Amino acid sequence: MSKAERTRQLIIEKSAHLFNQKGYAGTSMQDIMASTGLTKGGIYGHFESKEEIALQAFEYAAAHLLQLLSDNITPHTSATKKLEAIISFYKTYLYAPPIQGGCPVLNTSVEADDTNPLLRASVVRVLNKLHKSVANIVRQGVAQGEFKADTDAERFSILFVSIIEGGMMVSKAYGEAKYLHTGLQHLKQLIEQELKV
Amino acid sequence: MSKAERTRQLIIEKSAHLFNQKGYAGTSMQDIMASTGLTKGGIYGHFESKEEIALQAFEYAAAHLLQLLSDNITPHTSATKKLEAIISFYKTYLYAPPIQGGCPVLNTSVEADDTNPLLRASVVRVLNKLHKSVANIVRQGVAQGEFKADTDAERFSILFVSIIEGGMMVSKAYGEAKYLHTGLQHLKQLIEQELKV
DNA sequence: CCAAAAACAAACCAATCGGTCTTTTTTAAA
DNA sequence: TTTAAAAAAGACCGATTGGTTTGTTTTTGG
Repeated sequence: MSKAERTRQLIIEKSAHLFNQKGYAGTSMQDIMASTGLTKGGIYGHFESKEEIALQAFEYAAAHLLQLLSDNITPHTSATKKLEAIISFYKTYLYAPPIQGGCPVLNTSVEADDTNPLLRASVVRVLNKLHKSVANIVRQGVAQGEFKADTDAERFSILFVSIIEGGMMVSKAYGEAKYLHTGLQHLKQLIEQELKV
Repeated sequence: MSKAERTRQLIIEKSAHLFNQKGYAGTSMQDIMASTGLTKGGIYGHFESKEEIALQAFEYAAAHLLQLLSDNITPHTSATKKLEAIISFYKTYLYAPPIQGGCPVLNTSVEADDTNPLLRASVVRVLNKLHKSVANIVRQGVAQGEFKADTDAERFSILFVSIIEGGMMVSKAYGEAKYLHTGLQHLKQLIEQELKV
């Protein structure tokens, strides 16, 4: 890894935490300079604009999140266990978020949906991956006779993602995990009552 | 209503739409000047800071939202009908949001939770009202024998709010109402299967 | 209708914004 | 170890930021 690549990665990682906490408009180049220990010359040698940094930072944060999810899912073969792995991953999310500031998909989506088409497009791509990841597990569960044959995988994955993101928002507002936990518990119940044969 | 009160209200209402679309950090005094047709002198005669405007704008938006919800709820006597009135209110939310930019609670919460304690506190107060409003309907339904006696009103109201906010976020990201609609449909199902005697 | 008060416009302020450019320092291949 | 190239520092840029101040206009109660 060259010096340039290392520095570029440092900027992306530090910025990811800043943008996720303070938002795109709320994060200044001064913040990024302070956080990376670099000056403007050092930063703008690697990126051509603040927006490019934000875009890369979000994609890094999202990729990191998806990787962690994947790490928690792959050890299991049962579809139920896989879904439960996602649920238990989010149980500790608020206490130890992989990227400080909560869920980058939630944060970036809310800020970008009316203001930043590029960032919004990136959010949509990540949401698609998230949905597909859950829907594929459900379809796998159906295929191996674990879940009911008439299960609507798309519908379930929409509920899955919505409940987690909604619970995340409420819990972050209150500063208490119990709201997210209620949603997660409901998802477990949904698996038992709606999915399982 | 005095001239001052009218102007103050104009600033609050115009700003509410701006902040709800572009966020606190993303909205400048220039934006508010352009939207109200006033100059800085005119605006700062009524408010002492941008933050005070944002606070008042959010509280106006939230009060407006709660009022609309109340208007939709009160005509009904049955608890089921009241909950369904909330659900159908949100069905058209994305096409005709009372405040442009989506749900002010969602938007403000996500931006303020890590950056603005005053605004966050205001969000929490509104969320409490929202939860109480739903929980009270559920408790009323239990009291009049419409819902099961062992219903957990708190838990249901948490799910209710989380699913709506989560669905709102996903739908706004995609620019398609179907994600929110899936959540709303699930809530209807929950009323039938978990609440009703 | 008039005068005091309130509301507003417009010029002004220092500070900060995102971004550029030149110079110095560091890296890395020969 | 030398040297060319790459990386980073730091001064600099115009524009914009939130906010103030000083006049001028408008409202409003007597």
